[in-house]
Amino acid sequence: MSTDDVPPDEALPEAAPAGTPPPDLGIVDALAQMSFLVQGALGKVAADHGLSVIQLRLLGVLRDREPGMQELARHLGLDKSSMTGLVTRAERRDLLRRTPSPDDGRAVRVSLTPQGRDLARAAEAAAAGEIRALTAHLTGAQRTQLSLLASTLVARG
Amino acid sequence: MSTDDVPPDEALPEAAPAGTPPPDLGIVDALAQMSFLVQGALGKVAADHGLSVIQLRLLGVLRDREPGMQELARHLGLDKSSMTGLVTRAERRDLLRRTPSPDDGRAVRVSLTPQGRDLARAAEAAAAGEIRALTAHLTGAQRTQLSLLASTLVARG
DNA sequence: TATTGTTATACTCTATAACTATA
DNA sequence: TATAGTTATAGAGTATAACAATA
Repeated sequence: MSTDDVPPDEALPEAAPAGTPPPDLGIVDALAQMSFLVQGALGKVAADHGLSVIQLRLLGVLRDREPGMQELARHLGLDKSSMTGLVTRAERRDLLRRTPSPDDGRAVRVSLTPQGRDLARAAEAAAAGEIRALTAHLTGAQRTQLSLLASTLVARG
Repeated sequence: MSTDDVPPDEALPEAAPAGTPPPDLGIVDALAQMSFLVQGALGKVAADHGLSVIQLRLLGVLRDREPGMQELARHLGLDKSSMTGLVTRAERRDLLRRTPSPDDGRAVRVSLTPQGRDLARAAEAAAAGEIRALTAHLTGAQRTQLSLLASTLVARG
């Protein structure tokens, strides 16, 4: 497979006559390249909003939860010690806050500030726009199919 | 859309009775979550081989090219100054080498060492296996469809 | 002057190990 | 003892700005 390519400025293939199918990359390269494309879009959106992809995901997790550090780390696939810095940097920017847990003297609860919520909302809307733009050249039927297949794959279907 | 989730240890949905379709996440979340899934698989494979995802991509690019630093940076979407460190660290591990360009006294050509080539081959084979495993629960027809749709999307089709 | 590449610098992100405080 | 979280430390990855050497 190719872990390369999907460069930001790939030489575009010649505009194909309508109806000419693209080469099938095979499931491996197709998914790998698509993932780089999507991640690139997310990275661009995050940067436009002064965030990294991981910070964007962090805000996303917090939109409907007030988890502790450990739970947050589990959600993002990080070590708890990595969470400390991530949360501290976001807290320094008033995007979220730590509150002592009422139940457990050791624990904290992490929650969005209004600013963090606004930023999360804006960035996620922009991200949705970018991702939709990636599918702009698909027909409606293709988009529907892709959505369903990707959903199935994500659901471990 | 949700930039969260696809956690490494997501609570699995109940095993659906065969034939029950998964919920359609919509094109945005489906593609976002799929991209995290694929990137997670690539990250795991890279780590298993002592590499990061970007190093894996770097070796991938070099499998059929001997580019200069600038061209490499363009392919990976990085600044040329970022390439210096990336290439230096890989060179220190004997995965690649810099050779002075015969044509241009300012330029270098970056090429894989035999070890780098072996590692690239092994890691990419493993990555292909992991990605295929992600699609293990799709039917053959679904996999074929997904491959074609993703190829179309990647081709800006 | 423009281009190729490196260096200096600063920051984010990440993990491991050791620590504190609470349960 | 076990758990929640932080700190100390080290390293990778990234960008910007300034630089050297060559074209």
